[in-house]
Amino acid sequence: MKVKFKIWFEENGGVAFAEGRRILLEAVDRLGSLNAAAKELGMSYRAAWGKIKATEKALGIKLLEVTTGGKGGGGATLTSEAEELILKYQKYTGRMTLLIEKEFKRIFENEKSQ
Amino acid sequence: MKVKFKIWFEENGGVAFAEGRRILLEAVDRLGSLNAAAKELGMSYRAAWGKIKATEKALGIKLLEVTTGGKGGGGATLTSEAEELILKYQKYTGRMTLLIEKEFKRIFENEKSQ
DNA sequence: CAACATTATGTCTTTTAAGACATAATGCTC
DNA sequence: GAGCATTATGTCTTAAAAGACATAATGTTG
Repeated sequence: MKVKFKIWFEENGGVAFAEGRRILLEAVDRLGSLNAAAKELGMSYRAAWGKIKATEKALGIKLLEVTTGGKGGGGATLTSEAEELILKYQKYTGRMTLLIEKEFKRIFENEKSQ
Repeated sequence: MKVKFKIWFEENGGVAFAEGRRILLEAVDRLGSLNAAAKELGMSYRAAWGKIKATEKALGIKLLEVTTGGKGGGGATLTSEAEELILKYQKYTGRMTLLIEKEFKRIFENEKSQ
């Protein structure tokens, strides 16, 4: 038996942020373009863009600084709010992952200490 | 912003146990019948029975001791394995809930200590 | 000013999960 | 043995989520 979990943030009912969006933002940061990030992750541009917009709307912050036209057609970079969000999210979920798995072992796999 | 989470157990790919099944088992325990439990929870008997069977198959244990016929038509009670599972599950998820919410506040709502 | 690679967005389709419907089987009670 | 309230199970339908398709807009570069 294995434990699985999912942690996400909500703001007035809608999903605001979770793992998939973190991965997407990190790819944008690395590649400088939402289109390139979507390609790398094997998802459609439409889907990637939709997730970004949903988070921006839910949290009321801007995640991407975008340009269109010009050399390369344009691109996107993370705002400082996006960077801060990723950083905190990473720290938080990292710690939770450790705790969730440690306590699971303690209660479900170590018969003597339950 | 609020944190939400879901914790469940898996065994060879399939969902083995989670909150909905815990609630269902507790209702069976209280009411002495899977049918009555399903009614109380507003779900169809078919759905309730399917969840029980899925867990039994995934974990390889028997959850319900059932009888058919007789006065009242029959009924169901929890096996000791089911009772133990519920107990451990409660203990585990209770602790995790506290930690997940406490750490969330610490990192996302207390600006000075992040 | 045409080409280009991107962002932007509405809508349609597909996939998946959840639930509903229908029907059989059980076995005590009267 | 008819009635009853339950368990047992296959199949069909519906709802929700995810993804695909199509098309417009932008603005620099050559």
